[in-house]
Amino acid sequence: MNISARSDTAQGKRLLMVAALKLAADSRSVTSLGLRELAREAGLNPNTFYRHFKNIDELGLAIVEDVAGQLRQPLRALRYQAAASVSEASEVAPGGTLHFERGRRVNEETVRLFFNFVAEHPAAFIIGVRELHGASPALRQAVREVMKGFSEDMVEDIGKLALLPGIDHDTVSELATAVTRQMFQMSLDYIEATSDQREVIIDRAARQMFMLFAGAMALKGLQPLQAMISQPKIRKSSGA
Amino acid sequence: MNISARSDTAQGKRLLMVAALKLAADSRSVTSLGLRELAREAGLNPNTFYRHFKNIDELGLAIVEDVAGQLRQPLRALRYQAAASVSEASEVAPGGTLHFERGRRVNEETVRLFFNFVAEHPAAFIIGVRELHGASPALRQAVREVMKGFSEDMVEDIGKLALLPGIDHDTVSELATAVTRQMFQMSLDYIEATSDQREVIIDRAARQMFMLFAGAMALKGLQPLQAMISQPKIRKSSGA
DNA sequence: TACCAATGTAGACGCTTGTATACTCGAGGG
DNA sequence: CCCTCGAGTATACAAGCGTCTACATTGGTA
Repeated sequence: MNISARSDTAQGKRLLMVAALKLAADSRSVTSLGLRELAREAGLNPNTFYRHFKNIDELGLAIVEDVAGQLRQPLRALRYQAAASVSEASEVAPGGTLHFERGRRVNEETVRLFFNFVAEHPAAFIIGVRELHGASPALRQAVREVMKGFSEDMVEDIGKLALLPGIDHDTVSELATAVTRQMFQMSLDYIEATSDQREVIIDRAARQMFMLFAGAMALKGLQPLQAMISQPKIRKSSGA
Repeated sequence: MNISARSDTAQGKRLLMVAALKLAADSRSVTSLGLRELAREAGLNPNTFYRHFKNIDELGLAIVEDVAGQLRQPLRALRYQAAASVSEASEVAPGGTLHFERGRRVNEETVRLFFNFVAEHPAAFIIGVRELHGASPALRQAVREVMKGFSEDMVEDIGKLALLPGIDHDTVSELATAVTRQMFQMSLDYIEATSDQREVIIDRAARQMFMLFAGAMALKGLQPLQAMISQPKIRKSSGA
């Protein structure tokens, strides 16, 4: 993960942010980084820090904002990519496409793409999750805002892709918050897992998220649930 | 939260653990505490630290073990208390008790009792969640083990209280892991929330957990789900 | 009684840290 | 051409840190 190299950002500032990202990811938390430690890593004079930041917290905030800006759209794109790939597949596949099965597959595919994405940007997720529960209130708040943003994106995407038909907005919002939290948390497991374990994690995560969605449907009007139950092959009017 | 005052534990050791618990809870993470800082808070000579611990990580491990030992049984007791209170209530309440409704109420009551418990031991949960994602691998591992233990307790209790009938052991285990994680995470929200917000959090948490359980039932054999659907007043053989 | 191990204290060391003050350099505008 | 200003550097200092070695006190035990 790099820091976006905008031309209006002094290189010293950028170097410090990159150094912080690196050090924070593979050892300590951002808040506990030393100013001189940072400067050393960045190959700069300690005092250069003061040219750009008042303290470490401010550095942390800058990083969180920058990284969040870089992740936001790609994360949304994952969902549309997942939905598209499922649609294509089901055009070829035999039988009619049910909401149930489509939802399940979009969900699973999104989870898979998400973890792929995580593996490409580990530092961002490590720092995010760590600072979400970290020592600095300012950073905690910032990360919380970012995750809230991600969650709202998710609500919008769920609506546009009609993944939870018939579920009211508040419930979807609640689900999105829970899913975002859980997925971020699991992203750390994924990062430090071997590739064998990774498959298990993907599987678990997908099943878990789908349970949430299924539960929401089941507890809602219960009509959507009846629709869910009616599967392509087995079709009973009233079960045992 | 205090450290258990066992007679075989030197008082200096205990004082240091108490000091660490306090400092870690309301400011930084355990790992980033200074040895002298600790000694100052405990009113001891800095060198006393070396008499009992090799380094800060070792102190952290001792705290995690001690606190986990203190929390384990009480956390289990919450569930039995919740189940008991629901049973009593439903003996008085009119109409037959359905699995569905009983599960919902036991769940809600457990969540409520859990958060009460959290409010009584905030330091333990703050440190637990923080170190779960903290900088020290040793502490992360230790906290993970503790939570795994809590999760296994939960699986056993769910079995004994018959809260998820018909769900296979692996699925229950998976659910318990997810629920444990999510509840610990939310415990931090609860701790720093005002009492108005706390009600909302309890509500959300209970609904969220119940969605997971309901989802598990729905996705399982689907027969238990049918049983769930049949509610006391409305009863349809085949829905819309 | 004498010893020993456990516990706690005292003082000193070499290093690192954050921060303040003062200097250098290059680009852009009047 | 000079002046200014943003960006980076050099040097210095007091304070805090972890750790080392040596000493004091205690309770049990041979």
